Amino acid sequence: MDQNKIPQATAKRLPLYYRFLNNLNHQGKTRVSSKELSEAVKVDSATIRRDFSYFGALGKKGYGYNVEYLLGFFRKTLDQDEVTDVALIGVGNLGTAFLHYNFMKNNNIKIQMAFDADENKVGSSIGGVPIYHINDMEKKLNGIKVAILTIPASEADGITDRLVEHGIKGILNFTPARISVPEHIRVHHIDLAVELQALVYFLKHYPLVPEVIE
Amino acid sequence: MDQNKIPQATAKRLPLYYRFLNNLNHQGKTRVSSKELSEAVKVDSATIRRDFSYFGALGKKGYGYNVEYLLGFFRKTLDQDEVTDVALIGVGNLGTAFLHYNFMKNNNIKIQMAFDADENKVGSSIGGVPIYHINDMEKKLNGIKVAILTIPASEADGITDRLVEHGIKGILNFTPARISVPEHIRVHHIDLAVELQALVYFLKHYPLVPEVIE
DNA sequence: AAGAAGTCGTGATTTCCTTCACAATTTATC
DNA sequence: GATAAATTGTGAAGGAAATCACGACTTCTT
Repeated sequence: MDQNKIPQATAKRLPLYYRFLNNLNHQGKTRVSSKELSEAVKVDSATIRRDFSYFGALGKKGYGYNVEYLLGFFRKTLDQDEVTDVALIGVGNLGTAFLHYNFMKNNNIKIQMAFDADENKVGSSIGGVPIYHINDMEKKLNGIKVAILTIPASEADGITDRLVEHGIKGILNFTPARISVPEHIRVHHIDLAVELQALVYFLKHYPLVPEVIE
Repeated sequence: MDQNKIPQATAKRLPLYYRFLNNLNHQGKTRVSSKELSEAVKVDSATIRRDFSYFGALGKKGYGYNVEYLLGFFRKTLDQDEVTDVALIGVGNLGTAFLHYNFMKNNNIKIQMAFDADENKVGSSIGGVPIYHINDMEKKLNGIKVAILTIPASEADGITDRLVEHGIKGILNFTPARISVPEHIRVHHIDLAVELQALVYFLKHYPLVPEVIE
């Protein structure tokens, strides 16, 4: 797999590029330069060219990039041709926000099911996603490899263990808990309080620094 | 301001350390080593020691760190003695999740007000935070320097311009739009679809890589 | 009181990522 | 068709962050 050579920082920008290329395509634009793209996604144009270059020479000197070609290329690269199924654990406000989000449009990701402990929610569906009882998780999960964790921190460890036991491969963790998993399982943490506090910290201690931090 | 020397990567971990130290303190622990902390927050112990060392010699060789002392130190460093007021724009599911989150406990951040265009929400309050009409934003904002953007992407540019005009300093943007601001304003983007897709990408292309990515 | 174990703080190294800067090439203009 | 303008792809340089590795010191054990 030669894509092992792609820097992680680049990989994290790919979905962003993909979405903006999609927008351009819908607008009927057929060509785009790294400079234009840079203004749209707020990433330095040299970085964009470098990112693209990991996949080969995708552009043409003096011309830029062909939108349709680039899109097609990324669709393959990002495995957009194959739907990825995801489960959501915890149908609170944050979980509900996810259920309303249409990940199919740009991402080819589908939340297939959700779980909650609240009997009032179990049996209903939100955004077309059925909600099952958390006790039935193992019965229903069946082959799903990715989970979004939007549960209270106190539940994180228990649920994580069950997911790991069941053979989950990746977890997007919105819990403040730093969960423990075997090393073959990938966890991305998104900690809303940390993000907010980090922003506040930067404002106070790094005034007037122009860069946008991811 | 000598804290200009603190690496941004370190600054982003400070809130995390702070919260775990708080937990330890509540549990009655008086002492902690970088190794223990490392296991709890999933950050290499050398990195933790390096992070702390930017603030001086906070620990004792052969002993570790005194929890209470460290906490007190970070409280000052993170400006935890002074409440930071924040406004939330957009009371959808994601916004509501924020309103229920108690940022006072660990972060000394307070969402003072929220705005929405939905007349049904205006006038009510969630989690003790009053909801005003988005049209009244300028009238109410009054001195607030930080905003959380949880609105539809289509509204992002317009609202951002108004916030900038009003003198906002920092924006936590949950919108997929990459908003444009003057360079003295700090924007942190958190793009849920990008995060999810990046996780999926890593799972497919970087199998069995143990590190936890932030 | 001596030796063993534990732990920090940090110089040095390594890894990863970004940015510069420019030759090569294509496209646009007149 | 010749000249000017635009733009890529990339070697090289620069920068930021993570990690190694160990001397120095503290605490624990007997």
